Amino acid sequence: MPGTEDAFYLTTPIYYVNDAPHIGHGYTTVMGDILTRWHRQRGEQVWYLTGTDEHGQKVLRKAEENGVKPQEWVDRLIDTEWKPLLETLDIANDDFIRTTEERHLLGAKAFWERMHANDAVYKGSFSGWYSVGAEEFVAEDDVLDGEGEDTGHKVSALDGSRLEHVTEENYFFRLSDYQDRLLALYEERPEFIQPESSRNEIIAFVKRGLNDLSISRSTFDWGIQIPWDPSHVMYVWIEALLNYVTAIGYGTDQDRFERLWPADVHLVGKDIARFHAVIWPAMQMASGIEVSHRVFAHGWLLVGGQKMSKSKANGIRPAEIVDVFGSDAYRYYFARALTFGRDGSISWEDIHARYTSELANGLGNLASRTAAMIGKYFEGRLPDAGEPTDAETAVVDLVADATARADAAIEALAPHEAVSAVWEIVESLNGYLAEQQPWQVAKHDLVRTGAILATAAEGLRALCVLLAPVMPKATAALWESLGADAVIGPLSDQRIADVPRWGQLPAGTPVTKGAVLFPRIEVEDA
RNA sequence: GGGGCGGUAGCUCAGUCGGUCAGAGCAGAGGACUCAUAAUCCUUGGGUCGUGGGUUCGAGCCCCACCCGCCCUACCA
Repeated sequence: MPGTEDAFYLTTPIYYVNDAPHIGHGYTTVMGDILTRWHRQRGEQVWYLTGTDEHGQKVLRKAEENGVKPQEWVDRLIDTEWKPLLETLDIANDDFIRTTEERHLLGAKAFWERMHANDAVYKGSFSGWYSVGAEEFVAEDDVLDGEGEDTGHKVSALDGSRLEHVTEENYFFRLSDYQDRLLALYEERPEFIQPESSRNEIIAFVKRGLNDLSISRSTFDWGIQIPWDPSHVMYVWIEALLNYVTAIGYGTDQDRFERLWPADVHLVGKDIARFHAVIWPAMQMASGIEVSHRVFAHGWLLVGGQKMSKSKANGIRPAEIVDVFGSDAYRYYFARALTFGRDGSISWEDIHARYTSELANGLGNLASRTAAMIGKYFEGRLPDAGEPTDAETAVVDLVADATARADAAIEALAPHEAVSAVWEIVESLNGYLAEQQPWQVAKHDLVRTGAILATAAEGLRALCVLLAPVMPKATAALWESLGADAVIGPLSDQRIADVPRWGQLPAGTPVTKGAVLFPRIEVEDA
């Protein structure tokens, strides 16, 4: 396992500040958070990076429209849109990189110097159809023959504006040189780009041949200057990808960089898989650093249901969901209801249905009934577990097995499978209680009643640890109600590997009922 | 045009190497129970596995063709 000795380093894409945060951003960020929290719970060193991409012509233009300097504009968006998103979703990122930060500027320049020194960059000319109105180049596919008063000219299919054929001097990246090395990379390390569907597309794309990439712009200046030619700024994509190295010290803190690099996982949406699985590794090769381990492309969120179907997925703000169901339910839902790496349907109705049946009636009620009985029959003191019968052994075995399967699923970047495995514990504990009927046994055998409830409490202890990465708030509350902190320490110190070890909560531990974990939610129109 | 991924019970989806693979959850129906958030537990699904062929002793699972949906086919991010 090359490079993972030091720290598990996972990144999200850096989000383009101009966008409004939507559930797609939320999805990526939450999944990254779940994966990294799980790795921390394993006791590993972890580095979880997210951030924002703030340069480019579009940002500049938007700032001008709003009558402010671009820096002022992006600062405002960070404060009002992007930082709050992390709060809303309860994200425990270790760092947040902004491409307007000094460390990124310095690191990006250093990286370019390196590519230049290695002769991966050259000056050439780029020509294409330029829309003066939109101030940008229009792709060949969007160039149409003009009609009416535009007859004889080319026009943009995007906005109908007249186009001029423009040639400009740009710096180019020798992407074409890397075709063979990239194909070799995909071949030798099949896990480099996942899932399989993305890998297939990427390979097909590269096999068709790669062209050199125009990577600088000289028509505007909101960007990072090319170190040896300040009349050009870096093309935003080429600059943005560098955040993955500049954030951990490339060009500014070499020791730190070497500790964290290479990245273990770049989480991306499948729309930008190509940048991460083709251009980015080629750039890494060009600069001489080790290539990242994995790029994982997740799928699209297909929005169904009544309310949401009226707007597109990217019109839904995470806060709309969190305000009603809470951040834990949001995180749980996206992790559980979708197969990571594939497109999947979501709907308001489905969120509500799963919230009710799985969180409120499943986990929430399990915690509630267990604590209530310990309160009722044992005055809130955890009873003695006694000698296990077959029923208890079955529970213990399932916990061990589910833990192992969940851990393997996380390793395979299949968090949905991990949650599913853990949920078997919730279901089996509710079944265990129904079969053992501690409320009946209590009428004649309090020792046995205690053993049953102690087993349920241990099961909840296990669930707290396993679900902490997914639902940090609810598990913290449950941990509190189990009185676990005082006897076995903070939830964050519990290790996945120790989950199956039974009997950690000693008899006598005060167990309190606590607030309802997932109150039922009535939804009128929604 | 080329390529990718899908099309499995009302809904959302599992189905690893072809042989209990025709499944799970939810919804619906019936029953049990009462500790609990009127929660829980048990029972209950007969769907031509998109269509038509083919390979095989045997195919959602392999091959071919076709139909439908989404996506990729580079330089706005």
